Amino acid sequence: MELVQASGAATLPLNEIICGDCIEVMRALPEASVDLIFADPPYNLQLKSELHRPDNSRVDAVDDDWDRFASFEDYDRFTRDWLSAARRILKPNGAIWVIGSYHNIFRVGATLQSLGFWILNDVIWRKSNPMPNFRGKRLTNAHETLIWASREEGAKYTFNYEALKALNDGVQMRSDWVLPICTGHERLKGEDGSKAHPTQKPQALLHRVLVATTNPGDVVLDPFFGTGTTGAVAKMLGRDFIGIERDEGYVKLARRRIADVRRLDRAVLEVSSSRRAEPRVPFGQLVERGLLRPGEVLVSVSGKTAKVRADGTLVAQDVKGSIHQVGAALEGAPSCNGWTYWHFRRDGQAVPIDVLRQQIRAEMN
Amino acid sequence: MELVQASGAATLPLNEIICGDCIEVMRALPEASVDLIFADPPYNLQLKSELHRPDNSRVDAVDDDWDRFASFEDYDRFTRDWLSAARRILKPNGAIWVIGSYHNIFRVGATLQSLGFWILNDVIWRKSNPMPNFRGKRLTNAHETLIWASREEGAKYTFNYEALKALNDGVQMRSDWVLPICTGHERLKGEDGSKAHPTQKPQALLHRVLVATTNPGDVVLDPFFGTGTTGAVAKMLGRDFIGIERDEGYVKLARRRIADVRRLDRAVLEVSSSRRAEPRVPFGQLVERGLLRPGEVLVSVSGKTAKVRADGTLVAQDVKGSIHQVGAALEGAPSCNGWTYWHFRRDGQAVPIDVLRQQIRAEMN
DNA sequence: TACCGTTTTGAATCCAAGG
DNA sequence: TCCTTGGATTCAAAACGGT
Repeated sequence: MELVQASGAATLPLNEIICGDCIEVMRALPEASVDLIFADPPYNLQLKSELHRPDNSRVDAVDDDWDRFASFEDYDRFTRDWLSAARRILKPNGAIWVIGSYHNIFRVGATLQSLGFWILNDVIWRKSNPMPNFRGKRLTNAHETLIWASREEGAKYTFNYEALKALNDGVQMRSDWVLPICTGHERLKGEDGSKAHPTQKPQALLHRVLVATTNPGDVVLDPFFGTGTTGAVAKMLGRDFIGIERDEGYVKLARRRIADVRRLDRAVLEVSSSRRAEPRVPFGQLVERGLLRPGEVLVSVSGKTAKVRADGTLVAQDVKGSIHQVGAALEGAPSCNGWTYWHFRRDGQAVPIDVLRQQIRAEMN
Repeated sequence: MELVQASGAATLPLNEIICGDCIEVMRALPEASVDLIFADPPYNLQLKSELHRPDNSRVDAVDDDWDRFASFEDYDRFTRDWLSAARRILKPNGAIWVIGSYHNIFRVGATLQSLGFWILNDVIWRKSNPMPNFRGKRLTNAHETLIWASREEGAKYTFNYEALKALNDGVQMRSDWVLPICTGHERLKGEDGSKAHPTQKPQALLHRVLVATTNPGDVVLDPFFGTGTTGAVAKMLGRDFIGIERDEGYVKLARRRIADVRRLDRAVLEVSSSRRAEPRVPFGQLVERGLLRPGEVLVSVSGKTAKVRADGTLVAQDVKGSIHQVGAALEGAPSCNGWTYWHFRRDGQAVPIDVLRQQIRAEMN
């Protein structure tokens, strides 16, 4: 790692993963240099014993060393240290996201406030497919909490209101986000087929965070990088990233993963900035959930084409906007139902995008 | 208020509203006397206008961080004080609920943990009809957070799992609850038609809290009683309540409100309970009563067999012991429910031995 | 291939009574 | 208080395997 230029001023290791303790590494970075920090710190779960499912299979719990703290005081000290270091390297108008569960999020939130961060929202990630409570002793722990905070009160933080509104089908985005947990092909596996990292976050979550609170070209730092979800999504969305991770194995995995990610075109990354008519269904969720990729080409029965953008709008030759607007423009029609008008290609077939909407609706009940 | 009996022991002012400061009032109540506390504390952190240190000396607004920290300290002290007083009057197996928003809930949660309370769940009240964000500068704040905690780790808290499962269409209740905010007839109005209390909670929220974590006859205390939603729902559900409220106007309003509430019949208040609550029937009774004969062969679904012995133990090839022990050993499992594992033969059919237990329980009524 | 039933799994502070 | 033992307890989604 080379952080010091000839001039003596420290410089930024953009789009790199630094292996080391995040507090030390952040202290070596230049102050006021980062636009956004996304942090997924250890939760301090304090698990006491093994847990079995009703079918007697064992639950693979988070029992890693990095999640063990001797006491709340220890955890508070750790939290104060890394948050202080994070605050120093944030630009004045920068912001931070921290995700956690009830085990740690209250301590994180209180420390954020005490250090002078200004909480903008707490956001609930409602899991559509959480792990149930096997013993029937509590409520299903079906959510995690994210805190979004600016560096200080009164700062001019970035918030792409219209883009999030577009992602949410034309109505303003709420503080509760329904997203599935990270499974399937997206979940990185070790050589033995087991999960590579115990707490990998879904890309859809980072997608929404980065579209909401950064612009293309911004620098996003993740001090608990893990297998690099933040970096992968940042690269895809045309943001620069800095990853810090203590475990060398995770670093290697993340480097390979991010190398395979393709940066999206600039035109695709542009997000809505003007008020538009309100579509009826959140097409943007198809993009967030990866059912459609930003940059993917949709076709109509009449042969017109358009590209999907990161915020769930479309761009064709001369038009951009919602699926309905672009369809109407291309047909010279007063209106158009984009859900039946647009198709995507799968296995040589043109399939209406409405199929994907139905799929999401089925998942959400 | 009369809290002291002739004997000198303090007694409980059941189904009364006490007008006064909740910390003082709780300190005057007998310790370990309350089953549940529901609290909706104020979160007026007064960050912008608060220009006074804890000792009331004025702060020149030079060091913003220090000023902010000072006022958080004030709020933390207040939180510690009322939570400590609350903890003292809780029964050992009692529990507490606190509701709040991102302004205060992190400080409340951290203090709860530091005082020794043991968090069981954080619950998200997802508002189906939240107030929109008018300025478009943040996400719609569409939820509030509740924390459910037992008095200490390892305590035997009350949780009516089956009742909540029934409330949720037969699948276990999750940590996110979708409920509308309090409006319409339920919302208390002043004489001029304006809302009587700024933060009146919906009865549905209290209904779910009380059904989940209390039983009929339990004592529920609310230290920030307001217009008495907790008392109204408690009375309706056949729980006793104690309300503490500083504002005399709210106290009067709450008294009138609760007087109009009708207590539900006992039969209606019964909720579904789990099998765990049913009387224990030793397997040996099946043999004693002749429902199974010594020497009879039991079979499992997986095809294992074992013989019943006269003392109510089983013997298989290499193992002998209880129905559970032998089942676990044969399956190589850490545990096994012998009641559902083992079957006996009747008319060519394999019938679970649990059927015989249910038969005995029915006779016992 | 397509379909259908089975198996696996996910940041979890996950038992209670009796001796 | 510790130790033993009885016996109660799961939802959604994706992967997997067989026809």
